[in-house]
Amino acid sequence: MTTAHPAPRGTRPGGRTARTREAVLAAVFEELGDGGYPALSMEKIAQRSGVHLATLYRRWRCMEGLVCEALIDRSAAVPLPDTGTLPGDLRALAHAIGAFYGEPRMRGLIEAVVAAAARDPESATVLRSFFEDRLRTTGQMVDRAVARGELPADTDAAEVLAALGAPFYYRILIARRPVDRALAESAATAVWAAARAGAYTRARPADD
Amino acid sequence: MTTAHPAPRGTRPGGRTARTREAVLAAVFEELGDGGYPALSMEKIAQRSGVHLATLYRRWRCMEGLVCEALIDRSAAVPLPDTGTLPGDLRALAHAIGAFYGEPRMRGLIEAVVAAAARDPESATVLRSFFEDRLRTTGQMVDRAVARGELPADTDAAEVLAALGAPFYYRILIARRPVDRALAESAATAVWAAARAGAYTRARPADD
DNA sequence: TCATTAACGCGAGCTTGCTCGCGTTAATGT
DNA sequence: ACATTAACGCGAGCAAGCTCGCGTTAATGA
Repeated sequence: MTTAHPAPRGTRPGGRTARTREAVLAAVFEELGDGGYPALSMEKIAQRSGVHLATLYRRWRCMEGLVCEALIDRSAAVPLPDTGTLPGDLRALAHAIGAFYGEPRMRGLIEAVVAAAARDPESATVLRSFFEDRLRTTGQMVDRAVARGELPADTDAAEVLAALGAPFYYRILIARRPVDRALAESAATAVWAAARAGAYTRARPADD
Repeated sequence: MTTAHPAPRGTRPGGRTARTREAVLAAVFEELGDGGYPALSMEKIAQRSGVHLATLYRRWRCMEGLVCEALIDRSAAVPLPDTGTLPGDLRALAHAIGAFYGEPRMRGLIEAVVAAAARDPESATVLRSFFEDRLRTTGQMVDRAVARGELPADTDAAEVLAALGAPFYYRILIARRPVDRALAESAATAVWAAARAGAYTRARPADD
């Protein structure tokens, strides 16, 4: 979804451009390793990557744009499970997410990205559509479960997966404590129970 | 928990100090009204409050410290429900949180605070202990429910309330869509179902 | 292979964010 | 009431963040 653009007229995505892109995104990630987001700066990214400061600002406009692209780049790693049952799929995905954010650098990156979205509206819309897209993609496993009769027919797939992810972001951004395997386990069982109880159906009973 | 300090020796919390504090915190909140967090700056806060820029930096060190105090100040408004049953309490609290963050200025404030924690370690520890404290306080309603036999005996009260809050922060910070009453309803029913299923017990069955 | 022109390197310089020292105001103890 | 000294107002000035113009390098199409 991120790559494979039709290469707009009058642009040069190959060769040098791609190399500097890789160098810069890698530098962002490494830089998050020592010092985390508080220590991150365009200056340091420029130094580590060997790409000039002015180039960073020209291509990414600001640090916000840069960290957003870095997150989208890395997120391609998390796969979509298909174990045959929804609780199995939820559990597998939860542990994949847990492993993903267990990495300190990824934790730093998601912090950076949320801070970026808060400060820069353009980054906010980029991330909004990115997460929407991911919910749509991973939502397939819920749709399969509904087809198998594991869940109510009017279950909102996106809501289920938002509920699966929510505890991780709460842990990282609000509670600010480590992401461990127990969290993944808890998230998976909680969502499974809640979904079966109809907490994520589109038409819920009472309104007040 | 925030007020009622024993007034440390050689300090003057009364009169002028208190007035400027009120003026500044109010200015932060109002400033978040037009423009939100992206438009927030120490300069503007100084102008609106009539307090000099240097004073802001002296008392709060940086904008991070300022928004943290603003959040803590405002959060005193959310009460602890006691309806007699846990699902009732969860529902009441969920809707209170929903109303709280439905306000655009509060939404801007929580964004500001998370961004502050990401960038400034000192603010991060302040917020960490603040949210810990809130989980302990609101956890009482879960403890009561356990005493009534509504939930498993080894249920972790803090985990239950973290799970109740998580969807709101996900909605605000990640999905970036409006906080509505449906979200509160969904969160309450989901947590109730999950807690009954034992998703938040301290000793969970399988580990892998 | 060669012309065209994105994309980049470089450094001067502007802007914004923040600090510091000094004089003034007003809260607090006696 | 009066002396003491937090807390604040003020403006100069430093530093970090960011921009801009120009010359250079290398990707792309013919």
